Amino acid sequence: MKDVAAEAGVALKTVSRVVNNEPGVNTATAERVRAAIERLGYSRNESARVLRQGRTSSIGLVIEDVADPFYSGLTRAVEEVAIKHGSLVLSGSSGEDPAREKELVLTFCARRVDGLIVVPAGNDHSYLRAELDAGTPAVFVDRPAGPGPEVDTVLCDNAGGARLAVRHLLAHGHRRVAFLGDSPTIFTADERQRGYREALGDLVDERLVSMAHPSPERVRAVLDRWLGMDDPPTALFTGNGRCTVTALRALEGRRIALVGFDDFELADLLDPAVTVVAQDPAGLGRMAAELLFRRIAGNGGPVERVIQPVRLIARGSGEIGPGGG
Amino acid sequence: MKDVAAEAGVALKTVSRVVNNEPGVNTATAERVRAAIERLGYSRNESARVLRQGRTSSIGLVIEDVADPFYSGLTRAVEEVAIKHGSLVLSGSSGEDPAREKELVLTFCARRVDGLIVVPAGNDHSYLRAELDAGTPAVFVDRPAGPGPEVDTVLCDNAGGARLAVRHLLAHGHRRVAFLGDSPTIFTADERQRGYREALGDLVDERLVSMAHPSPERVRAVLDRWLGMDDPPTALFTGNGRCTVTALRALEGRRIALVGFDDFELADLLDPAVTVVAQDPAGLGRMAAELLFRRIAGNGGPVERVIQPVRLIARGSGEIGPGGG
DNA sequence: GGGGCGGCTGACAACGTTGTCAAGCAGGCG
DNA sequence: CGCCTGCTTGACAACGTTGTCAGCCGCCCC
Repeated sequence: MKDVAAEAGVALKTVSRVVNNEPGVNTATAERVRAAIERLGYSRNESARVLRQGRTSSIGLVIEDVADPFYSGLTRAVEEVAIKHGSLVLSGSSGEDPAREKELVLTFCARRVDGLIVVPAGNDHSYLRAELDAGTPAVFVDRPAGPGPEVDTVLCDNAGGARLAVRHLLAHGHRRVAFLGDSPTIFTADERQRGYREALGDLVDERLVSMAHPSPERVRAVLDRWLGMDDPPTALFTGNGRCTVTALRALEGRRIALVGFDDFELADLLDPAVTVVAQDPAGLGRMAAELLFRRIAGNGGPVERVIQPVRLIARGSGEIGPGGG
Repeated sequence: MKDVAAEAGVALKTVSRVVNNEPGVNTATAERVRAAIERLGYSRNESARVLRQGRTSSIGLVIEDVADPFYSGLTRAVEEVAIKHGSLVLSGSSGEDPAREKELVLTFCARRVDGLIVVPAGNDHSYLRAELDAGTPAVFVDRPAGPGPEVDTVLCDNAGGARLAVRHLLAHGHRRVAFLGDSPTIFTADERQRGYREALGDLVDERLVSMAHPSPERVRAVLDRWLGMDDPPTALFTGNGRCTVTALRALEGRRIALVGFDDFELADLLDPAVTVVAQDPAGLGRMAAELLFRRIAGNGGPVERVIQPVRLIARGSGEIGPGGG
């Protein structure tokens, strides 16, 4: 900028004014400055600007894994909203590791992001206290924060969706519905289990509830056990996209009613097409980002907790009867 | 940092030394400083550090769309490598819009990223010249840069993969193989078309080549036209994941041999399971990131162009004969 | 005792920008 | 003519950090 000023024969400050489109610069002068900028290929150093102004125009996004379509859809939506607000997105995948989550958040904070959107991996967010007090707003999405800090949260109706799924199966005549969920330490998995139990009531059979990380081996073993029982389940409710897909592979065509939580691409092309409870990852991301930018803009209202609705999409697999027909 | 210095009763510079683990600080002093840091909840302002040192420890990643599994896989791999090098990733989706690509790149440059990884949307990258000259290295991935700047590039073997696919179909007795590709302005689409033509030679029938953005309507129309011909194609080669999936939907179960470029989740569960030419998005991302960090570290060797191999995965749809059997 | 050396500490400038304040200048008006 | 006003411009400090250099102190060796 110094060089530009020299080139154009004006003061530093005048260049600054031109670069920032501040009013009160003579048109001819501004033109001369712009020409100099062009000639020298100058571009403003954002770090210095940030240092001076304290605003980075960037937000941090911590998710579980960008490569998971659920989170990549969410990420894209956050990006869109950020662009609209002139912000950039710094993102990182925690891989379900609380230590890595914390590390990412603190790294983002050291870079003075204007705000944070976090899909928490861990359950202890006391480390956020200092940052929140320092005025960096945060929004939690998909899962709530651990006890302690009060922050805005955007969730989907996990328990309600699970009830929807199970009631759908009950309505089709099933009485023995198994639940294959992810590890119960994950909030969403636990909530869906809760909804499952609520809807099923007395019909719950503990032998038909399995919750752990859905590795292909484990899922295969569980399904084999269930289907080999004297009174096998006639329907299956899978607790997330990964569980659903892994179960479909492990079933190897064995015909059983199935409803999965989370929609996924090609669910409609499988045979039978897969009935799902669909949530809207982009909607979650959009909502979280909009909440965050409202906070950044200075909205000091009470902490918000948004629950997004889910909907059941009947495609075939959930409409199979207990007899397999 | 000033406050910490006051709290600990030392000079600013000493705090800086402690924060950076520089040698030559008395253990007792360092401990006092660390205690003060803890008490005040201090965290270093990275912007100031960047301003002083010129290194941001962050790289910029411009892709087409994070929500596309191909690019999200690539993104995740870039992230992993960046972490290993202590860097953060700033990312943005261009949405196949050259103007947006340029905007993202220039925004990243203004933030003084240490380097860039770009999946180009446009064909004119003259705007990069200034940044490259200024010493910001760039690596292009998936598609090469437009004429002008010489930059490292990581591609997959598009034409070779297409030849592989077509030869596979020829080997199964097909003589009329149609090509459904994305817009020929997209480098990868054009290369795959080239491979298709090379492998098919005299058997190419221009009526069986269709290239444009694969909207469901268009794909449906094209397929209806082809399958209604007097001498319809007996096999279909689709030019990318989006084309394959859209074609599968539009086929609505009509049985025809099919090989698709790009692997996709659940390809193995469809009926018939889909034969594909698979590339490795994570491998592309990893390679590009490693190349970039070598440049950032000062590698001044000649411009590199890496071509990654692809492989054919036979699953069923590509092994259907001309008669449909 | 004096000189030199090594370990530790601090003062100060600099990075590139922007906010504050004041100055220069022309024109209108009393 | 002198004053006021509004437009344009510039000088300077400040943001928080780090590199440079100098200073202080205690110790060893001649």
